[in-house]
Amino acid sequence: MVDQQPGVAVLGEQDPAAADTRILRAIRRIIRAVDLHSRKLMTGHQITTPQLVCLLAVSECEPARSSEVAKSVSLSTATVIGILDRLESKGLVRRERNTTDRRVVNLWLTPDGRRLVETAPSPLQDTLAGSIERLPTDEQFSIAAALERVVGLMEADQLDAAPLLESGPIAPSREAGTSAEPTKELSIA
Amino acid sequence: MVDQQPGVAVLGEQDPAAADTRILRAIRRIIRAVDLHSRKLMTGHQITTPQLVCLLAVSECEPARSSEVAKSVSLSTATVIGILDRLESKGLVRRERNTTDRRVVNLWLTPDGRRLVETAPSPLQDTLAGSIERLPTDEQFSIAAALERVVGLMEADQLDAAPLLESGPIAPSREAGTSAEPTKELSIA
DNA sequence: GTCAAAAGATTCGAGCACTAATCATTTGAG
DNA sequence: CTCAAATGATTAGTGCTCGAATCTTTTGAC
Repeated sequence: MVDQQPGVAVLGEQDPAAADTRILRAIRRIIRAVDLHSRKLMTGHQITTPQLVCLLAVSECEPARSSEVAKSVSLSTATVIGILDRLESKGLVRRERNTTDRRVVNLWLTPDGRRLVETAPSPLQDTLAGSIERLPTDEQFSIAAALERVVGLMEADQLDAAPLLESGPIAPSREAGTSAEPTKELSIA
Repeated sequence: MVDQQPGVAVLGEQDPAAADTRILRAIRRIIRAVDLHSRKLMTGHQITTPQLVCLLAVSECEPARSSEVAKSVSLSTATVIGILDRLESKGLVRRERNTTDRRVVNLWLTPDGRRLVETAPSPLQDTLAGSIERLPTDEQFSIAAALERVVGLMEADQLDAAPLLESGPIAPSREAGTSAEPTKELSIA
């Protein structure tokens, strides 16, 4: 049903080997695969990957704070709040205002939450983890190193490139509003 | 800042170097970095990465269909519809019912859309692409190969594991040793 | 003591992504 | 021809993700 041949179309680069294109494309497919995996987890176990990751984070520093959880799972606090809302409404975590500093909220596992953590369906990827474990060790490490290399590049990107990108040189011109409705909010330039 | 202990926090595995943990963690950070980059693109150029990718796909097979675009960018049609809505409201693409088969909708670039494609900020990652290009060629290829390896594992996962996952019992995968622990029932919710 | 700044949690608005359901149209079996 | 199935686009509903407000409480400078 879905695309079996995702390789051909999108990027017109005819460059035969184009490592960067391959890299970018692989990243997009990894993202998709992670998402699909999470949905499968959801239908099978009523919990998504992000929820499971946050649940585990709560269990590790048990009187946990939202901000701690966010930091430890590399997500924004806004995102984590939403996830915690859902975990709470499922009865897996409990929120409780800290009495000494009433700004902070303490997070606890409920008995159900604890039970789930104990029998948890493997940290993240389930069968992917198994597949990886079955690879030769040196390949495991080269994969890890390659991914971390990409992470490094991307996160450096975030820092260095920010000012450059801000005042982007990309503007597709668009003077003289020849087309129908020029004054959309797309006044690039 | 963030947890600089990639191994310790989220995943309980005590395996000394834990390549799989590193891999999984790196994947999550890559996903985040891609998202953050897209947001930066948005503030700088009024277009997000998914929108740009779809715009490029439209431009490649110009009387394009939604389903073609979806297939070529590896997203579901539902997702692409939403993206096309936004591209249309920005005046970058135009929709038009096909006259011979009125189920079909033809997609065209507007002049603005065409202009944006021509001056487009590199297919996906902008400065990331630059960073990658500056790496030694052999490293570029080893990164690409590693990512594709992961893609292969994950997409195989999707196919093989689906029936297994569907009906509940999960492979715990803890107990890294040999104990394949018979399926745990976790009846949450 | 007072009040501004900081810190922590949350809400708001927007975009992306999916599956499942729906609607319109075309095709094809009888 | 007729109507069910197939096809294509879309909507409905849920969840993840973010940055930018907002609200509450604490801290600290004066």
